Amino acid sequence: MTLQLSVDRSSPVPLYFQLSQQLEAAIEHGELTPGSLLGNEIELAGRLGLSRPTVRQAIQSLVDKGLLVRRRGVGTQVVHSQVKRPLELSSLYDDLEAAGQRPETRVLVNTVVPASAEVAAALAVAEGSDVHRVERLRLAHSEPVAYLCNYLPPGLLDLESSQLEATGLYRLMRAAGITLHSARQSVGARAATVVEAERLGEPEGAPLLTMQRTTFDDTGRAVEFGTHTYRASRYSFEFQLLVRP
Amino acid sequence: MTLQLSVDRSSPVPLYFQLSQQLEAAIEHGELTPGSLLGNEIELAGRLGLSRPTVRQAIQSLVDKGLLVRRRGVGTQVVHSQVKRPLELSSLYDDLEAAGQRPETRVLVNTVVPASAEVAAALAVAEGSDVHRVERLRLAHSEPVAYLCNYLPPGLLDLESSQLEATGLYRLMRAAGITLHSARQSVGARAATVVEAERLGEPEGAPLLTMQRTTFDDTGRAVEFGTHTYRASRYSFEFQLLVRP
DNA sequence: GTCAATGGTTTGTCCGGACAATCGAACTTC
DNA sequence: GAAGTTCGATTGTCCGGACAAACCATTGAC
Repeated sequence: MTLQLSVDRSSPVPLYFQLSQQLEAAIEHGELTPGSLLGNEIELAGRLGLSRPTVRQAIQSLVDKGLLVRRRGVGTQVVHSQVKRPLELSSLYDDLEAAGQRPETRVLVNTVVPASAEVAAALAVAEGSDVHRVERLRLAHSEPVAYLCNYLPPGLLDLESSQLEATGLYRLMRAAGITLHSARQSVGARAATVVEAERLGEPEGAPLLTMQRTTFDDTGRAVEFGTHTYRASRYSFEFQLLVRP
Repeated sequence: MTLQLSVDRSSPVPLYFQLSQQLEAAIEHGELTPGSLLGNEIELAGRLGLSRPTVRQAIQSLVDKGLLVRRRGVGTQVVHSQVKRPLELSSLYDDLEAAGQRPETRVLVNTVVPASAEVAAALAVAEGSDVHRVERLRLAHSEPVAYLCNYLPPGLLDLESSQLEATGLYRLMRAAGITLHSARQSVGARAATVVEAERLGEPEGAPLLTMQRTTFDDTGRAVEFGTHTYRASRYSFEFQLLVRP
């Protein structure tokens, strides 16, 4: 059976975007089965009353997402399943929420401190200048999962503890009009110190998963620097990544 | 000063690709400074004797790489440094080599075994059917860094230990005509068992960084499943990731 | 002085067409 | 029967143009 596709020209949503969303939904719902051909672009464009560049733009966005593969002389195929979502810059809060865990946050510290050398270098501010410092404990099912220590440059955001307990830091930043662009991350492991162990309810010396991250907005400004430690017994990073052709 | 750009129409290399490479090199060499405008697309197209779509395609590829940011009514800006390379599907071997370490590999096991339930599920083959099993120890500066255990479906690749000691697994796969497409990864941490500790030269109970990965080619076929353990004292994952707009 | 309207600049979207490069299969030849 | 050849199908690249949408600075009104 041929797929039911249509676009609404009176909508402000770009035509290529309407099409790519419909195709993505069709793949998600199994109406386009893995390995099946998509039909050639010219015919598809004609059927929808669109031009080929518009159809190509829609298809290209799904190729970039890893859902489709194009082959010259063959056609465009749906990738054989397994592909879910590529790695995104997501907050732990969103991850836990998406996984059906009910995340909780306890704000331990929310204050302004002078920047240490490390923090100053990461945020590109003068050493000793004021920066926000937020320490949080993240729980799932009322059990500690991670200890999060974050630094933010001043003047970016009003951080209220009540908001921090209700949602994740990234959501607050986005809501404040900051457009996140990229992040540098370092993931490692180490043995828990006495203090860390106690905070997370682990024995001393237990393996911890650690992450350091600096996040930049689209002007290249560092907007956040964080040092996180996760209970290795309760958390691991799961992600999917694509090969850039 | 205006940037020196030119394209060679007699070259088989696509024009947009020639342009994007020159722009990327200019950014890399600091000829295009962070924050600077790129000049509007129409003028740039005219200067190079190209059409605007071609120039846009070149710019778009750099936007996708996170090197440029476009703003309607403003122009296209070079992102304020800090951006190096986004996360790629790279092998540990390449990572170490790029970091100037001289990686070494010792092949501990290279054989065919019946697939366990876990391996069979990951590779989508029948439990108990034959799969390749490769165990390697990866060293840098003659010190163990990681223990790598990989499984491959049969018939894909002839794995010779001598080749495995000379280069990384991914390079061998690419050289065999396999086009890697995506991978699912899980990164965690745990305490070393006695066997693991001895293999890596760590004390028992030392924190290890662990990674499990299944890699798929562009037909969606699983082509590799691996379980890796890294010495946390000597290795951590460093990467950069972009926010998809 | 502050706020709103205006206009120019730049990217975003979309069109229709043209030719080249590549793939796979059918066909031919030895 | 096997190997090389041709041919149709499909995506890749590129062009030139048109209008819309968003941003910024200037101007104007109160």
